[in-house]
Amino acid sequence: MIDKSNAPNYRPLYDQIKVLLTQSLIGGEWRPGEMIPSEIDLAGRFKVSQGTVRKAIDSLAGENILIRRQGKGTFVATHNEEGIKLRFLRLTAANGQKEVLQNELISCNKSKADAHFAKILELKASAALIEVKRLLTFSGRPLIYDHVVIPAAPFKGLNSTRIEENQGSLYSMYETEYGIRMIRAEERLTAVAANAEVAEVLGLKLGAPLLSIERVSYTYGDKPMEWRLGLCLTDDHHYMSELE
Amino acid sequence: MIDKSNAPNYRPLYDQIKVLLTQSLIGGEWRPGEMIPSEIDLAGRFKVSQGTVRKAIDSLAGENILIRRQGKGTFVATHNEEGIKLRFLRLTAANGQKEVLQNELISCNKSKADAHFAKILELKASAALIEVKRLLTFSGRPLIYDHVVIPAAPFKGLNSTRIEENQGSLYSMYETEYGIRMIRAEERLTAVAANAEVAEVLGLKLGAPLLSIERVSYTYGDKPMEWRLGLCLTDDHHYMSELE
DNA sequence: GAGTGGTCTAGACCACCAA
DNA sequence: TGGTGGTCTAGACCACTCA
Repeated sequence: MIDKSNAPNYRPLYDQIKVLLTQSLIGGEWRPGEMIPSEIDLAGRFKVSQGTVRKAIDSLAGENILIRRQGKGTFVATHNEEGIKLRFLRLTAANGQKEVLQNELISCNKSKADAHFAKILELKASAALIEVKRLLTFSGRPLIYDHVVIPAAPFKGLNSTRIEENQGSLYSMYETEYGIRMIRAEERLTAVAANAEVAEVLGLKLGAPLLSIERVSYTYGDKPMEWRLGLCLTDDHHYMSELE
Repeated sequence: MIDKSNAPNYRPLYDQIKVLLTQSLIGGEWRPGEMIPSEIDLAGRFKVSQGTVRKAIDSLAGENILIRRQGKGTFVATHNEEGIKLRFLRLTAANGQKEVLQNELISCNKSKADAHFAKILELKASAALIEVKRLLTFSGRPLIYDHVVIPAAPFKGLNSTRIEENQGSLYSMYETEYGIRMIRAEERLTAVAANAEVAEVLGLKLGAPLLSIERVSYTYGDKPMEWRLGLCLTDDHHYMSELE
């Protein structure tokens, strides 16, 4: 069960515990928002000391996969809770003002993966996809034209009605309705000129500079589950990036 | 010296140790690249257990301020070492290819802080500044027009000759020549249209979309020490951002 | 082999929260 | 008041590096 030997493929105990915890998360033993067993309970289950469990949990908490609350317990993180909503949205107003965000659904269609999307989402060619297009409005001004692509299989029954029931918060919906939680994303940013379609939707001149944000989101086990392209007007907004 | 009481302003011991370590770094007791005393030595010095020192160092290592090397010791991080050079540069080629980066110095002038820069760099109005402009070339192609502004006082004697002696690596020069290490930076990204000056330098049409990267870099104690604006051509490069 | 960081344990005690 | 996470300690042993 647990390997304490010093074999060549040596891994620290807390790392093995981390894997076991992750497997329980993948298996759905603890769903987003739920509390996991206490450190002492887990130590008993895995036959290690509390300190070792602690280190495994520390690591998962550092990756925002678990959240510790002193006096209460340790919980599976979620995109639902107050203050952590829109955790992946790095766009903020130039004046730092708080904003009201609105979603306007443009379309929600089925399609088939071409070679490009098959590779990005690690699917078979011609696998079924769902494509969502929408317009994000900040304090009444249309600012982002969003194009989302996800594999159809894990998101059975997802349609425009369902999106609107969830008020357009896709990550919350993924968790609540499908138990799929995105834990990490990679974004590639470039500057592009607005084409006719986008210029129309955002009310811009053809060729106006837009910030293009291409995002791939990953769920447990680093499995890519969503591709997204946002074209953003950055006249009075900017993308914040912290370097350490 | 060390406060173990449970006063209302309670701070964990390891946090206090962290502050003491940071002060030694600010004071120059250990310079960039040097090894700091072993955990056991530090535990003796601060009269705490090794585990507590360990936790303080873990935290500083997590912020890339210190670097641990098993079997060797713990070192003050630097922008100089192989593999960590250009740690703040998030721009990569679309095809993932490794690139040769070159600097071409355009100008290096003295100026005075207006209200805007005085605020950003936390200086008195009309404080002396140094402004550097340069062109960064990737594998022979001009890609970034860079404008750097730093306070003149801490960087006495910095001029174009000195920059060229350091092969244009500003962060290395800050450390080597002035003992100033940047530990953190904030970047604000927007898409802009090329103006006449930049279009000329980068060989673009007027109005071509460029990625604008505005960066403020901070040294120990979160003191802002450098402002920088990079205008980047993103035809075959992109800015990588990891979200967790 | 000596010295460094890295892991693991067991136990004591503190801070926080809810009932 | 009891349960949770958070801190701190002391000590044993492991893994890595270098002379």
